[in-house]
Order: sequence, then structure tokens, then C-alpha cells
Amino acid sequence: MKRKITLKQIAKELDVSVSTVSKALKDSAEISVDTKEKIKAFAKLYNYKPNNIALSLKNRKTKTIGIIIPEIVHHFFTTVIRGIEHVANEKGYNVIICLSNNSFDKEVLNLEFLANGSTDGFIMSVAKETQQKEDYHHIKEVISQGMPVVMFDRVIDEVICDKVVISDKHGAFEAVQYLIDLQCKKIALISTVDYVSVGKLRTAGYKEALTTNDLEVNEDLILKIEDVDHSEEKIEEFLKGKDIDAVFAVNEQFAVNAIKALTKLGKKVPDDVSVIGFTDGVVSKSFIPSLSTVNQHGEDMGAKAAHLLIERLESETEEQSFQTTVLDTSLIVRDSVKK
Amino acid sequence: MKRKITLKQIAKELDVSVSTVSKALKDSAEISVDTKEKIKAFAKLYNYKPNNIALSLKNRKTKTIGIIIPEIVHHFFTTVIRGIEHVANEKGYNVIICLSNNSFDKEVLNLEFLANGSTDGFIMSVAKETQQKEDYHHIKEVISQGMPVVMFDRVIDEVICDKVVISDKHGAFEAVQYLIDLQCKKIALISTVDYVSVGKLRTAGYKEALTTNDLEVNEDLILKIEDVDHSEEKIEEFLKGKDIDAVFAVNEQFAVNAIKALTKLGKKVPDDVSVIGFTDGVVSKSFIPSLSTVNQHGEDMGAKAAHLLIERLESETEEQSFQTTVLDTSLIVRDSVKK
DNA sequence: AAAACCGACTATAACGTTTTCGTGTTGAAA
DNA sequence: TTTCAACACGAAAACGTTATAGTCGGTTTT
Repeated sequence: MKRKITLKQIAKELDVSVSTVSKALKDSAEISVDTKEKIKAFAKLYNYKPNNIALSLKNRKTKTIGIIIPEIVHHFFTTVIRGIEHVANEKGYNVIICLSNNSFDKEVLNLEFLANGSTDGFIMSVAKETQQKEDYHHIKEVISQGMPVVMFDRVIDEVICDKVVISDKHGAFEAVQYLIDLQCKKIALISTVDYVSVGKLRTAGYKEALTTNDLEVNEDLILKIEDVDHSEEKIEEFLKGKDIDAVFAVNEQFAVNAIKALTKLGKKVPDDVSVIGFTDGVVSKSFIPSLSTVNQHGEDMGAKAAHLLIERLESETEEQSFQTTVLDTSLIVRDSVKK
Repeated sequence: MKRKITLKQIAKELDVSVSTVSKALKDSAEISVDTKEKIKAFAKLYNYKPNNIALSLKNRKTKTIGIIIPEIVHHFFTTVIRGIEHVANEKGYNVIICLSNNSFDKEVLNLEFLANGSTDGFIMSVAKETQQKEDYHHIKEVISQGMPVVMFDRVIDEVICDKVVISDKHGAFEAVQYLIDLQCKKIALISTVDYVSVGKLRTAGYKEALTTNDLEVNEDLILKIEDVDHSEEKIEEFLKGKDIDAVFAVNEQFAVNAIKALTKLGKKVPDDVSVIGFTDGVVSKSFIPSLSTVNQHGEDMGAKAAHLLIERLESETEEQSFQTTVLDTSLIVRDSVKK
């Protein structure tokens, strides 16, 4: 088994110095054409490729971007990663992904580990537990050490860095407005607990749409779910006996569960009740009735985040003004709402 | 903005040598208790953490595992990653993910890049294009350079390394056998083109189940889909006018599309036609009727692959016997089949 | 013919670690 | 008093690169 060949070995074989080899391979004018050709041929033969680790150490940059997200089995995060990956590769960067599993401790560990030389910067969406704890010292720490960080989706106002978000509130507003335009008057909301920033914002959009249209906000029509795993029963229980004509859910899963529960309770979707979800995932399109959703454009989000990060990495100046990019959502109308 | 602190800086500040600092932080017996305490306190104050890149260079190992997969928006791959990530982190390894987007060239690039020092080994599922081309020089190359590789799901017989697969053929066999036991006689197959190894194997399982039960294999009941994007129309066209009582599909998407098409064609699932898919994804559970599938246990697969790789990385001996682990599938019976 | 220059290299430092091999100062044994 | 551990630390090499600063023989300049 042959090991990877190094400059030193090439130098020894050809009886020249390491510097000569390095320069020859970079096609430096300092080296004679003859020598260059000889060295290049030899290097090619042995398939020489510079060692990235050595380069990273020397250049103090790794050309890799760290992604830290709560979960990967979420279709939304998956699309974001794809967006990041796409532009990162285009610009010659690699991507290293760590999952926090929504755990604060793991997020801290990941961040610390990657910050010690492994990456040039981060793109992250914080863990649920972190938002709950409101402890952001680890993120602030890496930023203060000169690591650029771009946050997306679940962002923290308190941390100063570039951010990419969608207009959660406005997206929710539009969806609910759409339902109101369909003459729906009794619109239920299925949301998450408030410390999850997106849940909070979407709830705000829901409420604003109602009040803008002179409809009363009825807290009895609002369900906040803590534990995603048992959402199905919770939703069914919540909807039982409720007199409603529409449901707005802050994610795809809740929307699907709502339709199932409604069907079980003898109500027809969309004839009796219209349903709109948030986040366009794999399920929405396939579901029967196909689900109307607020599309988050995850791939665009990832691409934008990567652009922001790379721009900051490659700008010489220590620009201190950070921007928050707000991406528009778009309402995809499918069969789960009355026409 | 403070930069990350290094041993050298600590040494300078405390007026000792770099070696002393290094040893002190490792709690070496060579250093006096006083000095150790002083150094440790200082290091803690400045939050010193060793630079991973420097360590990687020195130790010639990076403690990271490279994952190369065709696509990330597939729920199956996502679960595999989760499995890998889980055991990797447990053993102190990091995970770096590259997507080939099913492109041969990108796969080669990724592999080359990561092989130059960035990772200690690979876990991969090859791109569709690579399987089509049957060009595996890039994989053989990294293996010959002493990089352990573990393949999963789409594996290549020709490449000698550890592998983790599921019993595709047997899984398909069991599913079709189940349909036959339900008294289905005219079972259609919706598969992929043959160069995709899993498609081929599952097709073989389907055929074997039929012949074992003295049923004729009717090629008219077999559809092979090349282009996933237009599968919906293809499937509908295929099923039109066909006299069948069951469908076995080699993935979730095809199964869902089959149910949709059947419904459109006025047939009831499961009353008129039973349907079983392969791969348990997000859609299966939520779909109405909920989809019966062959579960691939992606997370187990990832975990097993990671174990195999790490074991090889950490064993001193250059073990030359490679193993192929075959994981069992399990049939999840839901509402898409007659009871 | 001395000074300057040029072409084609080589030596060295540096990136941040760890580790092996010194080395100078004690205090105790001979 | 001499000898020798033990102790506490430092110097240097190594991992693989690249960039800067030499070096050295030969040619051109004046």
C-alpha cells in the first residue's frame, strides 16, 4: 500500500530541494523549463496532490464552512443544506455538518470543536434548547474570536451577526388573510411553544391578520404544542367539538395531523374546513388532499446564507455592519382549501 | 477582536517555554505543581483550546469521517447520516458531508478533495452516474492510498472494501410473498432502471417470489422508470387498463404515485388493489391510506457503517479481510393492503 | 577588470502541536 | 568533597506546505 506522496519525497527522488518542487508545481518563473517539466511529470505520475491540512495550517484558513443545525431529518433543513452546499462548492469551499439534536450541550461542543481550526466560519440555526435557555455565550465566543457566523431560520436577536430569515410573520399573515378572503371566520391556529422564535412570529402573523380584518382573537382556538411526538393525539383532542371553518398550522406535520383528525371527526377537508400549513415538504404535495402551504424556499435561504458568509470571509476589511436578509415566502395553494 | 490563543503566546506571557506549557496542560509529571497550576489557570482564563488542524498535521489523522452521498433530500440518506453521526460523535469523530448530486465528476472531485488530508476514511453510497459508467478508479485510488472506505446501500461488488447493505432481494421477496398470501395473483412491479443496483435486486426478489409460488412473471406488469421527475405520468399511463390486484414499488414515491393513479383510474386502495412500497419515509405514515412499506432501517445502517469504519481506523493491524454486513428489512403493514 | 546583474536554484522560517532528548540545578549518598 | 540521581524545565525536530531571503556561477555593463 503506497502512502500519499509529499513534496519532500518528490524532492528526494529527483534530487532537488523541496522549494524547487513546490515552485515548479506552481509554474514559477524562477525554475527552468526543463526542471519544471521533469517535476511535473513525476508529480503527475505519482498523483501528487497537496495536503489540505498542511495548507490549512499554513494559510490559517481551511476553506470549509461549518453548518450546525438541530436536525437533519427535517426536509426544510435538508433543502437549506443543499443550497449552502451548492454555492459553497461553487466558490471552492467544503461543508461540514454537525447536528445539535436540539441539545444545548451538543451545540456548544460542536461549535467549540469546529471553531478550533476546522472551519473558517459558521452557518447555523440554533437548537430549541438553546432558545429556551437563552444562553448564547458559545456563539458570542466564536464571533469574538473572529469567526464569521451567519444565522438562519431560528435566529437570535441578541447575537450580532449576519442573518437570513423568512418573513415568518408576513407569511403567516398572508396565509390567514387568504383563509379570511375565502370567508372563513373561525380560524384555528396550531403552533409551537413560544420560545421557538418561528412559532412566536407565525402566531403573531395569525393574530395580526385576524385583527386587521376585525375578527376577534379567540385563545380557545389556539393550540400550542410542546412535544412534537404526540402531536397527533393533542391535535385531535383540541379539534374535538370545536366549531371552526379553517386551520392554520405552523408546520407541515401539524397540518397533516389536523386533516387526519378532522377527517376522523367527520369533517371534510376542504369542504367543511380549509387547512393551510407552513413549510413545503415532501408530504404536502403527495398528501390527499394535497396540502396548501407557505413555502419557505429553503434552498434560496441556504444559498443566501452561504453567499453572506463567504463574502465576509473573503473581504479584507473588518466590516462591522451586519445585515439581516428577509426572504419572502410564497403561498402554494393546493387542494386543502376551498376554491 | 482577540484571536485564538496559542501555546506560544501563553509561553511568552508566562515566560516559560512552549514545551512546558504543552506538558503542563497535559498534566505531565515533569512539570512542578506550581507551574502547572499557573499555566492551567492562565489557559483557562484565555479559553485555550488546541488547534485541531495542527494536531491533524502532527498526528496524521483528522478524526473526521467523510460521507459522500448522492442526495440529501432523500429521507433514507438523512436517516443514515443520523446513524453515522451518532456513533461517530460518540467515538470522538466528526462528520463531513459531501453531495455528489448523482454526478460522477462531482463524486470524483469530492473524493479527491477529502482524501488529501481532510478525512481519515469514507462512508459512501455511489452516484447513479457512477454506477452507469462503471468507472470506479477514484474509489480504488483512495483505497490503495490506505484510506478505509465503507460503502452502503448502492455498493459496488468490484470494489473491495467493507460494505453494509440491506437484503434488498429478500425484502422485496417478503413483500411480494405477503401480497401473494393475501391471494393477489396479478402483481405489478414499478422499479427503476437496471443499472441502479438496488432496483435490480428488488426486481429479482419480486420475480423470485412469483416463481416460488408458481406464478408467471409477466413482463407487461413490470415498469422500469428512468426519470424520477416524470414518474407520476409514467405510472398512470402504465396502470391504465391493466388488470391487477396488487402493486409492489421499489420506493416510496413510486408507491404513492401508484396509489394516486389507481384512485384516479377509479380503483380503490386497498379494496381493489393492494400496494406495498420500499423505504419507510415521512410520507408513508402520513399518507391516506397509510402506506405499507419495506423498512430499510437507515439509522442502523449508518451506525453499522460508522462502526465498521472506525474499527478499521483504530485497529493497528492492516487487516485485509473485508466484510459485507447484510441488514434485515422489516415489512411494515399499514392500510394500503387488504387485511 | 571590477561592478552589477541574472538565472536557477537552496535554505529557512513559519503555521501550532507533541515528544524525545538534552541540560542545569539541587540534595543526598559515598 | 566528589558523584549521581532526581527534578524541572528547555531545545529541537517533526507533520507538509509556501514565501522570503539568500547563494552561487556566469554573463553583461561600463
